Amino acid sequence: MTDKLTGAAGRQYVAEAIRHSLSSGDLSPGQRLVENDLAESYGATRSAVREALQDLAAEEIVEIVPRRGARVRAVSVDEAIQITECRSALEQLCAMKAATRASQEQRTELRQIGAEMRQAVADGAVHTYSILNQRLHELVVEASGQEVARRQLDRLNGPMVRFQFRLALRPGRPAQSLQQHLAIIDAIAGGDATAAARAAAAHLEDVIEQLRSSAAMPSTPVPTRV
Amino acid sequence: MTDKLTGAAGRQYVAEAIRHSLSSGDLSPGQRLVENDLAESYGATRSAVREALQDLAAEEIVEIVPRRGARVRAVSVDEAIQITECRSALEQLCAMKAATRASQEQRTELRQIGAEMRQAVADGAVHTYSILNQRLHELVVEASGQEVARRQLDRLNGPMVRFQFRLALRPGRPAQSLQQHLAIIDAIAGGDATAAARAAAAHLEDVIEQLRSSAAMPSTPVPTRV
DNA sequence: GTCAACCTTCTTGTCAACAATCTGGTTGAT
DNA sequence: ATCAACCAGATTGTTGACAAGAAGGTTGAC
Repeated sequence: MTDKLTGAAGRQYVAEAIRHSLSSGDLSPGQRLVENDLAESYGATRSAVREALQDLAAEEIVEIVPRRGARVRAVSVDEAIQITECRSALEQLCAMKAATRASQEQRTELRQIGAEMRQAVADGAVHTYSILNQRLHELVVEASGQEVARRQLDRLNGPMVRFQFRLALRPGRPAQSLQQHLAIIDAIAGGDATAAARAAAAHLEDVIEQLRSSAAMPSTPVPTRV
Repeated sequence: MTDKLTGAAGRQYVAEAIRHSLSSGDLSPGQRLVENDLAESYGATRSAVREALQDLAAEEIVEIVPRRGARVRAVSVDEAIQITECRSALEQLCAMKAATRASQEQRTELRQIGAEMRQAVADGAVHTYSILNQRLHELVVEASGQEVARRQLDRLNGPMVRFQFRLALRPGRPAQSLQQHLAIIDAIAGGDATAAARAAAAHLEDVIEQLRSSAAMPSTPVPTRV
């Protein structure tokens, strides 16, 4: 058990560990990621760490500059907005396709999620709502059959963890987005493609609005060093 | 000069060389890429080749399966269509933004490209047209200021080289797409965002149509081995 | 003739030592 | 006090040898 994690296993493990440290706030943007340190603290070899960092760089979570090592990539509010704009474009596509292509089971599950979301908001269960939110977006993409879009969206979400974190905690946010989510669900489950696209667009337009207003009041003081 | 290409330099060089071999048809989908062979034929070290393959895998041009090596990824017509659908979503976004954000110089260059495209079609200059086409799409994205979308589009285009090749050579194709390109140019240069989005959507809808009909008659017999 | 177990060969994965480079601080001159 | 050159420590990059695993062919039993 004290064995060093080697290659393939270590690579995945280290990447996952770093992703987790990042989303839980243990790592801040701009922070250096020294290969030796990571290797030691995760009990992996340096090769494994190196490859994990390459993977994370491909996901744009980490930035590698030659001969100077890797650091956590800082995402500006402006970039977060651009990312959300792209998400909007792709999710509109998926919502549209899902409205025409979703199976009966998928439509049922959508409505089910809608009901549970309503309940979660009523109960003030923020975390539950967040999980349902994630499942909803996932299910829409799945029902659309757009494998390519799914990959693109995954890549877009990588660098956003930090922001999602900040937005979800705003008081009153779940109640606000609930209506939008229910609109998306209704449109897709009802098979109305254009309404689905419109609903998805409206939802993400609102997220962008939230991001804009968060530019003024950075709830988390971000210790970015150059 | 007979030195082996090492790391950073070799990595880029080898990746570029493979990309080129692929677009020129020297490599067919499904073909195995053996690290040693590549290293020898490009005069690079195996490490450099390995890293280059990782990069290409991130671009989804190549597929790496653990312990079995890398092979050229085969893109099905269905996937090509999905890719184009995503491109459509993102390019609509860019066209829209470009219509409102483009500088005066960019609008002028757009019109210039339009004029040259018209000329190229009149002259039957297929290759010139193809270059202009590329420059047009590039300029639209540039004018949109959507750096994130640009990266996404680059990634989408990676695996498409093979198909672009097949479609561009169809007789009458340039004349057909000319009108669509001119419509995009007019809308953006004229600052009409919704018209720009519509024009981009129409263009890519047509590309999808072309892909669909190419499913029936594969002009290039693709020697895919499992 | 067919099939399964084996064995050889080819290929990828791993590692640890070594080399090259960068960073930050120290020294000495002006 | 300021600045440049320099030096030491830290960190990344590279290499070649070795280990582990897969693919395909061969042998032998039935």
